[in-house]
Amino acid sequence: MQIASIDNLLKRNQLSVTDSRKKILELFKEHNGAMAHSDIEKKTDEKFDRVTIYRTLQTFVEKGIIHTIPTPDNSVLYALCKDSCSSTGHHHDNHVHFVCDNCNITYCLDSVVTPQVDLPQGFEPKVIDVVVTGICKNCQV
Amino acid sequence: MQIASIDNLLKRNQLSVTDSRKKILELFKEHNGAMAHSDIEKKTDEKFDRVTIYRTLQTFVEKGIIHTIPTPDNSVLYALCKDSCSSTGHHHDNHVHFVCDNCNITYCLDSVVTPQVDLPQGFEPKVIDVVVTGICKNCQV
DNA sequence: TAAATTATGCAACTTTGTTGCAAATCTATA
DNA sequence: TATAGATTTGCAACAAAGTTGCATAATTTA
Repeated sequence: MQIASIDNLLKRNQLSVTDSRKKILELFKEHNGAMAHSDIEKKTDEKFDRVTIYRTLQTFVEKGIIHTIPTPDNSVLYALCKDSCSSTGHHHDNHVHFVCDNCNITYCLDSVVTPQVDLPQGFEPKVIDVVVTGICKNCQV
Repeated sequence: MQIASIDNLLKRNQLSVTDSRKKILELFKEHNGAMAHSDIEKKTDEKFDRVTIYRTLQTFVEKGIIHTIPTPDNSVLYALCKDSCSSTGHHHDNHVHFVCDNCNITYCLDSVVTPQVDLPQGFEPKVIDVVVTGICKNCQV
């Protein structure tokens, strides 16, 4: 993604264009997969305050630029949303996530649609999160 | 569940029968849904050390007595395993979890079988976690 | 370019989770 | 049922993760 395009993404979402936001968005664009808060801290060489990174991630989630991923080990992961994500809260409801046991990369499988789930009488579903754990295409023998 | 039955559950798993373990198991039996570490701390009136509760939960997970649930907000929840759970690591792989937006109770829907997911070429699934968020049967209007 | 708005960094704090170790409790057995 | 040996607990100390208030710095608007 071009620099201009990152600036536009921020402006489109009524966000000031700042160093930390640009850098963190760049990281998401470069990195093929989801990242934890600590990953971002390391990859930015502690150039930004921990608090700034927390607030930036929060802001991005609120705006629907990134989404959180529930993981089997309950760590918090973030990944870029595709254009289809709306900015109204839950953004991780329409695609499946895949966590590789081997390389530990978390993929957003945008092409895989969340399956239907038959719930017992009286349960009204709103959001369905699916996380698949296994071996990814790059780690097959 | 009777007291004797709780004692047996512990003995069956080669665990010493202690106050904290009995009390925590009782809580799980009484409570209709999943609990977080902090819930347990509160419900035991801080009678047991935080560390003891952490270690008890860990032990129970290892023995397959309880299992962890990945939640959309990435907090750690624990729930009792049904008899079908083996004690070999992943215990939350065969049923769907439901989190109620209203009362916040997390249900293990043992009757609902995890749906099949069609993955892209090269992705080998092992465990499929499904968490559904919505309104539960007790909170319908 | 100056005023107004917004974001950042710092300090201090809370919550959550971990580790080592001595004291207490539990289990098995004599 | 008393006791030796094993297991578990509680404490202290720490580490990691996340939050809040506020002054300063950067960005936007006009």
